[in-house]
Amino acid sequence: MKISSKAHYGLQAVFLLAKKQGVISAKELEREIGVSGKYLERIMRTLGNVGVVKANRGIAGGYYLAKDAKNTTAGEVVRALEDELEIIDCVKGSTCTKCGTSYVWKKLYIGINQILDGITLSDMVMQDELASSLISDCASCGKGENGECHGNCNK
Amino acid sequence: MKISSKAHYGLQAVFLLAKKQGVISAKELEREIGVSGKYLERIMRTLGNVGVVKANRGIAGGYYLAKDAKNTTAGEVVRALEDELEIIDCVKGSTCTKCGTSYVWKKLYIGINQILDGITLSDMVMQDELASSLISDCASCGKGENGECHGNCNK
DNA sequence: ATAATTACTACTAAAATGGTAGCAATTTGG
DNA sequence: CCAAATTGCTACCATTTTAGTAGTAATTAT
Repeated sequence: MKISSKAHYGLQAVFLLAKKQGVISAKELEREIGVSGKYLERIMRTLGNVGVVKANRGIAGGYYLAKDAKNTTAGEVVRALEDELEIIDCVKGSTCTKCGTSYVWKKLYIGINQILDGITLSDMVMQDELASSLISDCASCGKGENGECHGNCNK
Repeated sequence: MKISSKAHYGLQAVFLLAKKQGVISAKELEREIGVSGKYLERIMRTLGNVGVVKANRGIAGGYYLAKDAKNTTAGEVVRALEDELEIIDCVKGSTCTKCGTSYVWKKLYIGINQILDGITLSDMVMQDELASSLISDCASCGKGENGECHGNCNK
């Protein structure tokens, strides 16, 4: 029950695309995200196949959002990159009801998708701006407000 | 983003305990669930360590619910067996807010726990009885009502 | 005593994850 | 036209995780 690095990096990448509202190359993504551009390329290609991003080749090429950030959800991104968001075989196709647990997995599966489909890239950008605005000077880590760190400090 | 077999088997086991309202040995669980009793032993031990089940040793020994089925949730079981229900490091301890995606993971993490904590073993038993009562004679698979299969038939 | 059961630890095969490497195709700019 | 920069695609590989097995010790009912 872990999020894969592919989904994590992929969501980070489309977040950056939504924030910049422009084209970003794999090389730039590598700098921003801190992971191999080759790996990001493959991730972006997967996102291209499901219609989340588009790409331009050649010099000055790169990736950009295929749709408006308001119309792209975290669900689309995560489902494309997380090989099994159908958390368990029971909920694939017609639900298996043999063992008494399918009720739980079905509810969980539906809930997860609802949550992810309820968050757009615009929401993410807004939340990020909100979080940044709250962070100023934490006593122990240099961030936060009124001496209280709002998340980045692990002390 | 898959449910582990440990969580699946464990939830199935406590479901059986809740249904029977009594003691079940690993050997019996092996027959019911169809997986090695030795493996189930270890799963049940983990559930014992978190206070979900108790065990009696010796002849006629076995496992039983430590609390009433109404007071035991799927969340307790799954959290104990799913090594990382904290789906991603970002949401561990103080949330990391560096990359813009933490908003999504945090919401997802909270949502997953809410769903699982909202389902008790009693709920599962009730749902199972409900599902069974609907199943009668499906034309293609021998189950279901009015010739319509309610889940078990894959045709 | 003995048989049946759980408790605990160590080990292992198979699958999934997280990448890397290399070449082909495309595009821009000179 | 040519060179440089970029994505598209495929094959491969090391590490980690998962799913389970095996064996021994401790406990308990009869």
